[in-house]
Amino acid sequence: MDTIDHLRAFSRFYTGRLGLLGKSYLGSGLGVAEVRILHDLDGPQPTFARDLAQALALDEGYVSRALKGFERRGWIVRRVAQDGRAREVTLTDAGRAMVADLRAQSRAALAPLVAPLAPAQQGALVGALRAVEDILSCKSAPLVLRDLEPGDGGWVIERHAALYAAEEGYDANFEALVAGIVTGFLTSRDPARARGWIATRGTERLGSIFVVSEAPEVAKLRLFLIEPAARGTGLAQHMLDAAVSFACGAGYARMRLWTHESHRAAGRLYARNGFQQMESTPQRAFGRDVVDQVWERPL
Amino acid sequence: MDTIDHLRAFSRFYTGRLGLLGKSYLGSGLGVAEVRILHDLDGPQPTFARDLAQALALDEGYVSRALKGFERRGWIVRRVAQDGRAREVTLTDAGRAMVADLRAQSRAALAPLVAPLAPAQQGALVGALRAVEDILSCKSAPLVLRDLEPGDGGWVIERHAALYAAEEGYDANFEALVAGIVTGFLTSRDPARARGWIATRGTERLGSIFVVSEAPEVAKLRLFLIEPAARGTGLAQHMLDAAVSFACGAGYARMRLWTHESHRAAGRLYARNGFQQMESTPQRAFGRDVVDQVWERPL
DNA sequence: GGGAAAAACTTGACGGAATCAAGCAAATCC
DNA sequence: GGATTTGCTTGATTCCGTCAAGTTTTTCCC
Repeated sequence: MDTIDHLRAFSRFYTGRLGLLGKSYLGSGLGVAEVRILHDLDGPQPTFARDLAQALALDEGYVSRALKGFERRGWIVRRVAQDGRAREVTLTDAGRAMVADLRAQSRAALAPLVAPLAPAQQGALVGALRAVEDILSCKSAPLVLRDLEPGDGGWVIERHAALYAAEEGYDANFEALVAGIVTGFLTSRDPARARGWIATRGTERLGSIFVVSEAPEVAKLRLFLIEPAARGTGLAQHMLDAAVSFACGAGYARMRLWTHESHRAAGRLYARNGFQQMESTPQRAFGRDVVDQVWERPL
Repeated sequence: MDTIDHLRAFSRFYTGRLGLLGKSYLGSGLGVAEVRILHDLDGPQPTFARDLAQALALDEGYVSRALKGFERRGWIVRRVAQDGRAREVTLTDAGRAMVADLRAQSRAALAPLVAPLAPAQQGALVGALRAVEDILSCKSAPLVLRDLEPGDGGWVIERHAALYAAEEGYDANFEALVAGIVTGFLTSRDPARARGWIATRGTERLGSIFVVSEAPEVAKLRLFLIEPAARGTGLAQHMLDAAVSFACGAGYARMRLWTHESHRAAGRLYARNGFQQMESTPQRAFGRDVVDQVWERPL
């Protein structure tokens, strides 16, 4: 079941669950389309019929008729605009009252659906709804590389442990190792010589990269991780650039890093960036046979 | 803007964005309702007209007419069931082909919406859609208290740091402290004397609690955290029970814990569970003035 | 500047989606 | 064994939504 199927399934669920709410307007003698028009009219500045038809994807003739009905009932006034062809449509007080009434009806219809939900679930619901909207409207936040904030260290540990367990079959000892590294970084670091970054998009964390001091002249790249979902997007290069640039500025002469053979894509990235493989040691660690690699480049 | 308003806004967005897809069926000469019926018919066992009308909230007369049309076009066969009033409706091969065709059309209509999304965003979309469905159908997974898995340690650090920063204004040093505690636990623990639990609902982590050894006879309760969303639900008592029960079984004589004054709800919980406050020390820590408390109870 | 084209809206005509009410046959209830 | 209920069908009706044509004003373009 791919993304499209999920969308289709969701649409079915949603229309089945909320579709019948459209009928709640029957009490007011209005159709769904008319209610949508009224709702769209409820703004500060006047509107034109054309805008309504376009925004709601309705037939112009239908909108015209609906507006005539609204005018007859005293909900709107229409007066010729500068453009003699068009007419400005404005809600009257009675019209606004009507919209408020419809809103109340709609809220009342939705209430029994939301009422049984605990506050936590309501919050989760709002978050999920907004996520769907944001994604479908391609309103993805910009990619940002930022300094560490409270919680980031824990996140770095969590994702290393979870991803290496899933992808490489590492056992629980790996989390202890990473936790030790992060603890050391958080506890005692010289801001001029060591630094960590988190790549984020909106509220979502996509990856991490750290530079620490291994020796006076040697910077060490650590905890370089990218979420599977964000791989293959050039993010890795961007993060590596930031790390290398910082290390240069901090006065290091060389940068060294540890990785292992199974990270092919990472190896290519390092090679592309002037790193050379120095050592390669088969080893038994975290319940798996791995081949450690040490890479190094001048700065 | 409360939950209901968000739902209303989402509905408007969703119908505006995906509503027009309903018209894609025009190519087949079928209406939205008819397509829904056909889709519902596409199952292994035969259906009754009544079930369709009920499941899709359609008028029985309308369903009857639609089925007659399907029969005329050779998409379904109807034959009397045991109950002589009802008729079993079954899709013919031609009918199944039609459904498959409609599915393909619907997928094609959705494709341009999904195509521009990166895999990561598609994954996020599916997750968000499922979350909305699960919440609205009140299909909350059962609450589970489980042992630590890879990544849990990092999560405990992350949530402690993030929540204490948000709620108490603690600075970054607190994360280092928690990270040290977790690292210690992960690195060297005696499974018979120390244990950690994560409370989960589905894939979501709701809280953590740990028991470690402070002295041969003294168990120490640590890293007791509950997500704000899950507070006030009795989860805390459940977790504390598990911890106390484990400590009893592990042969400890007393249980001790450290907390601070501002956690009023926690204090009440401890008092209810036989803990007595032993010490209370005003202190400056993590950039804030706090009042440390030590509580203890016999086991 | 004047005719052609386009834009903003209105109106007429129409198909058909959806609903209400009544009707029919079989099953179930007392 | 009659009354009621159930599952379905049919007829009548409403009105949503669409297509096409018409009116008036504006804009375009030579």
